[in-house]
Formats: sequence, C-alpha cells, structure tokens
Amino acid sequence: MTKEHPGRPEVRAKVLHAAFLAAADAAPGPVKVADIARRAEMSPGHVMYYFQRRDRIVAETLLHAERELAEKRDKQLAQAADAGRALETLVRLYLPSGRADARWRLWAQLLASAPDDTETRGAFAGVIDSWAEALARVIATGCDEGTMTCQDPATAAYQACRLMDGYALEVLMGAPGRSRTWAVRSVLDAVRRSVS
Amino acid sequence: MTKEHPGRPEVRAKVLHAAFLAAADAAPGPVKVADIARRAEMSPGHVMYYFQRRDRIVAETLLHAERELAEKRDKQLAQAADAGRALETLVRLYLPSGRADARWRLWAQLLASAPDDTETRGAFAGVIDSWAEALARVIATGCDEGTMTCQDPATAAYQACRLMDGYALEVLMGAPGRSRTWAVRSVLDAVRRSVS
Amino acid sequence: MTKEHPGRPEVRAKVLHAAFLAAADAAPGPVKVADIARRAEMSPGHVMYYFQRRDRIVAETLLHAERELAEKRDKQLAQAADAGRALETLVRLYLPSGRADARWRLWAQLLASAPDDTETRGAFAGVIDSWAEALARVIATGCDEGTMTCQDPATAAYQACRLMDGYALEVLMGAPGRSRTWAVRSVLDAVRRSVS
Amino acid sequence: MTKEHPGRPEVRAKVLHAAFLAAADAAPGPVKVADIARRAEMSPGHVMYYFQRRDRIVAETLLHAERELAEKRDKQLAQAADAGRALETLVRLYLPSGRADARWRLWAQLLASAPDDTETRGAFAGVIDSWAEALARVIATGCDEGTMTCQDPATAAYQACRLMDGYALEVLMGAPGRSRTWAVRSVLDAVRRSVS
DNA sequence: TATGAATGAGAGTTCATTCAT
DNA sequence: GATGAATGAACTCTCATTCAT
Repeated sequence: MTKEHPGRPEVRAKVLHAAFLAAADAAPGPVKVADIARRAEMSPGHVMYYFQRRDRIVAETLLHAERELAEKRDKQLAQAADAGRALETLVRLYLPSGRADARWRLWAQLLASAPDDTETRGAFAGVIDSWAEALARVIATGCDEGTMTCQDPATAAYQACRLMDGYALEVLMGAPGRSRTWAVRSVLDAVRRSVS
Repeated sequence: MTKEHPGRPEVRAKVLHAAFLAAADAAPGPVKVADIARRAEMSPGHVMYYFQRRDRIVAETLLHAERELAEKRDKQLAQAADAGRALETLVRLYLPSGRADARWRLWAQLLASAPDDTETRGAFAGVIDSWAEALARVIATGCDEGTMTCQDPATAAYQACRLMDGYALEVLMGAPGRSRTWAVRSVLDAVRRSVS
Repeated sequence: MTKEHPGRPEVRAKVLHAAFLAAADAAPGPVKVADIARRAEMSPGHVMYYFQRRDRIVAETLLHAERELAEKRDKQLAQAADAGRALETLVRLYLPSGRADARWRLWAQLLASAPDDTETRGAFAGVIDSWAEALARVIATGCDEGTMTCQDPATAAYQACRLMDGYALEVLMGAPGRSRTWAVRSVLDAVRRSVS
Repeated sequence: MTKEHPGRPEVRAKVLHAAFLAAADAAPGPVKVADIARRAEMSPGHVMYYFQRRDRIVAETLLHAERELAEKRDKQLAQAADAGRALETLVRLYLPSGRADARWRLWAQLLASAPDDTETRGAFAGVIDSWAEALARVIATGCDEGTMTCQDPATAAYQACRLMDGYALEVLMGAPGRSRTWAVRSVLDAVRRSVS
C-alpha cells in the first residue's frame, strides 16, 4: 500500500514528518499544504507531486505516525517488567499529550471529513485494531502472571481502547479539569478494575 | 448566554435547524454558510447578521441540538418501563445513526478546530456531563429496582459515556462491520455487564 | 440649502454630531452608517431616512462642523486683543489636533472620493474661502494696528491657508516629528514673516 | 525594504503600474484589487500573492510612483537652463494634473486611512522631504546665479512644498476656477516672490 | 525531480440600503 | 416618523492545485 508511490520514500517520509509537526501547531484548523512544505523545506508544488491530494497527506501522515508509534509501543511493551507496567505504558502512549497533540488532531481532522474509499478506511481500522490486539496481549500476559483476571482479553482490550478514545476526546476538547493526567489515571483505574 | 442576540429567536432557531441539516449532507468538510443560508431560505448576509462568526453557528447548532436531544432523552427516560429499557433508550439516542449523523459530524468539526474561549468549552462540558448524569440516574433506578448493581453510579455512568464516544468514533469512521447496530449492541453488552 | 430636508432639523443635527464623533474614532477607514447610528442612538434605517446616501452624511457633517467652527472662530477673533493674538487663534483652530482630528479626517475622506455635483463642491469652496477671508480681516486689522505690513491681505491670507493645508497633511500622515505643536509653530513663523 | 518580496520584480512593477492606472480611473473610491488585476492581466489571486494586503499595494504604488517621478524630476532639473526654469519644472511636476491625477488620488486614499506602522510612515516622510530638498537645491542654485535671494533655502523650500500641497488639495476638490493652470501660476507667483 | 509563479474558484464577511411593520 | 430585520452585491483574501521551466 505504501508501495508504488512516486518519489523517493525518504522524501515522502520527510513530508509526512513535516505534516505531523504542522498539525501540532497553534493553527486550530486543517493543516495547510504551504505549512507542510515550509517545514519540509521544499516547495508546495513538490509536496503535491508526491501526494496528489491534500487529504492523502493527512491520511498517510496519521497512518505513518501510528505505525511508528506502534513500533515504539511494541518495543516498550516487550521490555515492560510486568503486565501492570505494560498496561500503564500503553495507556500513556495512547492518550493525547494535551489539546495540541498532533496525532489526535490528525484523527480529529480525519473524522471531520472522513475518507470515502474503503481501502483507506480499512487501513485505519487496522491501525485501531492493532492497539486492541496489543492491549489484549498485555491482559493475557497479566492473566498468565496471575495479576489479572479476564475471560475474554480481546473484547476487554477492545472496549478499553474505546474508553480511551472517549477520554481522549475530553482532553482534546479541553474542558476545565480534563487534563491528560486526569485521563491517564481515570483510564488506568477503569481498566484495572475491569481485569481484576 | 443565548439571550441578548440580535434578531428574532425564531429565525435563529431556523438557522440552527438549517445548519443541522446541512451538516448531515454529503458534503465532507465543514458546513458552509451559503449552504445553511440556502436551506434556511435566506441570504448569507442575513445568516451572518444573526451569528457574526461562522464557528458560532457550528457551536450553537450543536449546543442547540444537544439541548433538544437532552429534552427528548429525559422525556423518554421518564416514560421508560424499567431501568433496562431506559438504558437501551439512552444508548440508542446517544450513538450516531451512521456515518452521516449530523450531531456527531458537528462534534467532529468542533474537535477539528476546538474553540478557544473557556466559556464555550464550559458549555460543551455541561452538555457532555448531562448525559452522564442522566445515565447515572438510570443506573441508580436500576439498583433500586434490583435489576442492577453498582456502588458508584456516577463514575460508572461517566465511563459508559466515554465508552460510547469511542464506539461513536468507530461508526463515524465507517470501517467495515462497524455499524450503528453493532455499536449499540456492543455498548449495551458492556454496560450491562458492568452493572450486573 | 439645509432647508427642504426631511425630518426634524434637531434630529439631523444629532446625526451630524454623531458622525463627527465617529470620524475621530480609532477606525482608520471611512465612517460606517452603523457606527453613526449607534452613537446617535437610533437605527441605521432611521439615519438613512434623513440622509439618503452615506456620502451626504460625510459631506454635511463636514459642512456642519466647519460652520460651527467658523462661528467659534469669528467669535474668538472678535474678542482677540490684537491682530497677533487673533492670528494665533486662527491658526490653532485651523490646524488638526493630531492624527485623529475628526474634521481633517472628514476632509481626507472627502478628498478620497470627491463629490461629483458642483453644488456640493461649491459649498466646500465657500467654507474654504471663509477661512481665507477671516484671515484677511485679521491681517488688515494688523496693518491698521501697525503691527503687520501687507499690500494684498486677501492673497496673503489665501496662501497662508494653503500653507496650513500642507502642514495639516503632514500632521495627518503622522511622520515622526510632525506634531501639531510643530505645525502651529512653523505656520505662525511663516505667516508672521510674510506679513512683517 | 522593497527587497525580499516574493515573485519576480518585473511582475511586481507591472502590478504597481496597473494600480497606478486604476487609481486615475473614474472610480471614485478606493482602488479595487480586481481592477488592478484586470489591468495587469492577471488573476486577483496572483496580485495578492505578490502583495499580501491590499493597502500594501496602494502604499507601494504611491511609493513607486514617487520614486519614478523623483528620478524624472532630478533629470529634468539637471537639464534646466537656469533656476527659474527649474523652479517652474518642479512645480509643474509636483502639482496634480487635475481632479483625476493618479498620484494625488493615491495620496488622498492614503490619508483617508493612514497606515499604522511607523516604517511605512517613515518611507512616505522621506518621499515628501525629497521634494523639499530638490527645491532647496534649486533655490540655492538661484542664489548662486544671482536670480534668487534666500537666507534659508531649506526652510523656504519646505514651506513652498506645503503651499503646493494646499493648492493640490484645491485642485483635487475641483471647485470652480481651481484648475491646474491656476494652481501652477499661483504657486509660481508665491514662490518667486518669497525668493526675490 | 524540483521549483514557485500562476490560477481560479470560492469562502467568509461587510455594509449601504431597502422595506415591511 | 422610527425600527431593525433583511438583502445582496461586492470585496478581500485563502489555498489547493497546476504548469511552464
């Protein structure tokens, strides 16, 4: 899916990185091609040469960011001392860092004009599920360790991810008191209880 | 807060209604003032005369829609035969009808460029909390009836709402298999289990 | 000329006064009807009922302001101890108080879109000339008093007025150092020298 | 200051030229971007790509026109047979050609909404002063030639320029009898007398 | 590949003016 | 006379996208 694209992959990556940074910026609305180009130190025309439509940039940036984060996540989970620590790690990685979290801003932009083609939608579904699967493995490990109890880790994990989504929205909206710290604690409380 | 606005309140309501309908439309991106005006059968200038900034329309439309839905919700909950039915009613009202659900599209647009002023943010926080409170009452009733068990209805209700948010996002993204029906069933399952 | 206008003259005067105040306001551009209406504590529609076109308001406001100022001027000149004092009085009244001087701002707006009809233009020519005539009388008096020397007071006065116009523009442009004080002193110097 | 602008300088010049022509047009009010674009045979968007704000176009157009005129002026002054001719040349170049003089219309528009930033104001002050300096040189030359007498050419020149400003306003207002010819003659009379 | 000038459609917004009440 | 809602025409400005070089 990332194959058969024009241009050198390294340049594409540079654009994607630039778009990610641009998303975190003060600008509340959609990321602008010109902003991305400036950050990537190339011309807008060149950016468009790589990604024909602007929304592709947004979509692929998010996809790229999620893939990188998934790698990081799996690496950290593998190094976690126990399932409890792993759970905490995962939650911290998943939830937004605050109102300006680039990854979640991209999600919001994507939602505001959800892509039409099923292929892209499928790719995002995969990304979403990968978190649930990772969490399921953590829970399963916890069960093996005897620190957690769960009859259906897959379902529990999936629902925990949906719960995190909900808390993420609260953080993004930035209502008073809905900070990242609050969200992390709330989610951890809820998930721990559900697997105890 | 909604007071002291220029123009007759009935016309404001008409605009709000038009904006709501416009949001549900095929149009992928943000609602356009011209679209709203056309639906309300007035000129764009007139629309701007009532709401000086476009984002105010979006915000107030969602607020208005939520208030109306809250009324409907409370009415229906009052008429529910028992807490079980009430729960189902609430979940069905909360979750999006599908990818084109106007209310949830407005939420998405709002998230994509979250308002800066704390006042507006506070208003939305209130709207969000009102659902949790309603659900808490349902759960409390269920406990009284003996059909539910819950030590902390408020927290359980709040988390159930966040869970619904997460499922709502899935429906909005429209991945294959993530239909409204699936979401309703999944949420009901989860919530019932948590209060049993 | 001020006759045969619709509406009570007192209301017209109120509008004119409001427009004058509005011109002095922070707003750099042309005075807006809505601003005038707000200050006059009436509706925009009502303002338009009195003055059919916006530019008429501007023109009549300036005319009105000039007439009032002319009255004030003549009164003060009559009370002046001698021609020297009278000269100073006149110059101080004529020159702008600063960058936000309402009267001069109105002149600037008028210049930016000079009226087409000869009648209005004639009225303004009259206003302009009235200053020259007043100054001519001052100079003549000075000659009588023996404190000034001038063979052609009318011409000298007219040119002095044009000189003041030029200095007024400098003050309006607000270049560093071009303050009202500087303008007053410069003009007085020049005029005194020319009639000595 | 004029450097580091986007776009080729030749195109910028074309826009400036178009804006200058547009200012002279029948249109009474401020120059419109669309008019400029049409004359420059480009799209409004393109015009905005070169000058991000409309008022910059006005300001830079006038600045550009003044610079060109200054060049022309200095060239003609250098070729003038004597100071008397030079004086006449300068006055003719400075005064408006009539009510529709583009340069003076731009000045009027600028005055009607004087720029806020000191930098721009400084640039205009420079332009204004350059005329006074040129005239001062003419007068100095006249003194050398023995055809003029003046103890302080700088001040005399500055005041002569202010006098011309005043006459220019009269021509712009277009009162009956206030033609360019009249203004030229009047100014020349006055200035000659002051340096004789 | 790479540039960045050029486009053009269209967005939001403003505002004088009108008109029903 | 008086209101202020309603209009609609314009205007400036933005921005993804294209294209000649």
